[in-house]
Amino acid sequence: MIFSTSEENYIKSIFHLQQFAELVNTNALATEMNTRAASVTDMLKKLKTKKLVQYEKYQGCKLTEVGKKVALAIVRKHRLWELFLVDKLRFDWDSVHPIAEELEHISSEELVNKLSDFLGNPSFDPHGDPIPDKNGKIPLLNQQCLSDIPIKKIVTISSVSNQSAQMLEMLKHYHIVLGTQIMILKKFEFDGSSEIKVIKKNVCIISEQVTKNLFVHDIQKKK
Amino acid sequence: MIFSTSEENYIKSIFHLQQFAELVNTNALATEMNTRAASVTDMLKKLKTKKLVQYEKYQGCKLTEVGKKVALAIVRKHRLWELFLVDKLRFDWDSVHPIAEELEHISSEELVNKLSDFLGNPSFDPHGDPIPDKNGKIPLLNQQCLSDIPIKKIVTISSVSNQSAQMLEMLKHYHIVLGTQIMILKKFEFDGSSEIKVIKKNVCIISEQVTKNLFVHDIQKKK
DNA sequence: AATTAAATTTAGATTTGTCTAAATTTAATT
DNA sequence: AATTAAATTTAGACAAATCTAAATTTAATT
Ligand SMILES: [Mn+2]
Ligand SMILES: [Mn+2]
Ligand SMILES: [Mn+2]
Ligand SMILES: [Mn+2]
Repeated sequence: MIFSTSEENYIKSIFHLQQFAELVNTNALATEMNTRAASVTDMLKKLKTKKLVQYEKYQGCKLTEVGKKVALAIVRKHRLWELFLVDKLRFDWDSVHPIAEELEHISSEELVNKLSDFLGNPSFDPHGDPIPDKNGKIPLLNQQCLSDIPIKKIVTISSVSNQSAQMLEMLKHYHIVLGTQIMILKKFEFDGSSEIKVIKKNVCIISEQVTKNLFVHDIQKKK
Repeated sequence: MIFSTSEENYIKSIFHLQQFAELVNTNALATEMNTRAASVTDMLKKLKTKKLVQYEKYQGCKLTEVGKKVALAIVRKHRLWELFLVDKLRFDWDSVHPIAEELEHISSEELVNKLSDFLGNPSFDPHGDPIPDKNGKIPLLNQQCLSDIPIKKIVTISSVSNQSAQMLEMLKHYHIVLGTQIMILKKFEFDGSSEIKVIKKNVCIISEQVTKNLFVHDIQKKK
């Protein structure tokens, strides 16, 4: 089965929003897709006839098992291309998303698998997000939110949940990338900000907004 | 300026057909594009308003200077991606065309240039076709058609003008790839076929159809 | 020069994906 | 429970790209 770029983007967005709620409602999808609620309704009807989503009028939608498989295949492509762009073509990690947004719709299955081989069948993308394998299986990673880590413990940055260009730009300024080791020196109760030491680099203060969006794991865990 | 995939494919086809005639007529384009003459007419009107082609009713069309630039940029992308697929992802040279047909429409300029750097700014694609540079300049290559080469002279295969899957499959069977050195042993007047020696490999007989579609240069000329 | 054939264009439809404005349903509030 | 607000869907329109069938223009042939 072949899907249009638009259908694929909807499926991916629904998949993404399902992390936060069992049922995805029309307005949320419209916001995520940067379109209007009416357009979403039209598309949901189509995706329903193609058995990619369950959908009842006014009740929101969720992906079927088939829909989930399709979503995982697109996410796989997206993240493999992102890694290719960063590791091989030397793009910055904060500039690859929009390009991968196009590349993820190239259809050849053989291409994805050969790309994966070429990259050494990696498990994580440049933002620390897991790359589903050929069968849609996502590698587990037991990471914790930086805001839950006690002080004086050295941890490694493993992923960033807010991947806006603004966030990534700020992290770059602090010399924080995936794999960077840091230690929390002090937490300020007043505003929830933390003073951290970037190992071998600077000391700085980051806001609670930032610690809530950074995920870490214990040191010495291979990517 | 941004163009749709369809517009880009038309531009590329017109560029291709202009090699054979000053003016490209509607039916030829329809055949090349695998569509109907009526659709071509519609598109030509649009491309004209965008100043990519010169076009007068019933008179055929040709690319403007801007149109040519656009065409060369697409050809550049197509050939760079083809080389990437063969050299890096280890695709066979006879299977990359349809995939490059999709990849050539990815818009990022930075992507193309970084891809070119990654590949070592190559001048020829896996089929021996020249890759236009950033400015649309095409490297010259003084090659000759194999059918014009005298016997007993060692030459190197440099490009293949008929790139159908069937042709490429047959060449693979004869162990002929770009860079392969061959020598014509004998030409048969009866049907124009030639007996050739593939250096360090086999002796075989190839038809005139094949020799007319193979281009060669003198040995020891770097790719 | 008149006729026929071939090439090309127009007219009118269709599909996909989108939009605005209006109608409907569901949820929240008095 | 009635009213208001918010969310969602429908109706109707539009742009892009395509198609078929009919009309028109150009080229080829008698
Ligand atoms: Mn996308
Ligand atoms: Mn990512
Ligand atoms: Mn193409
Ligand atoms: Mn090629």
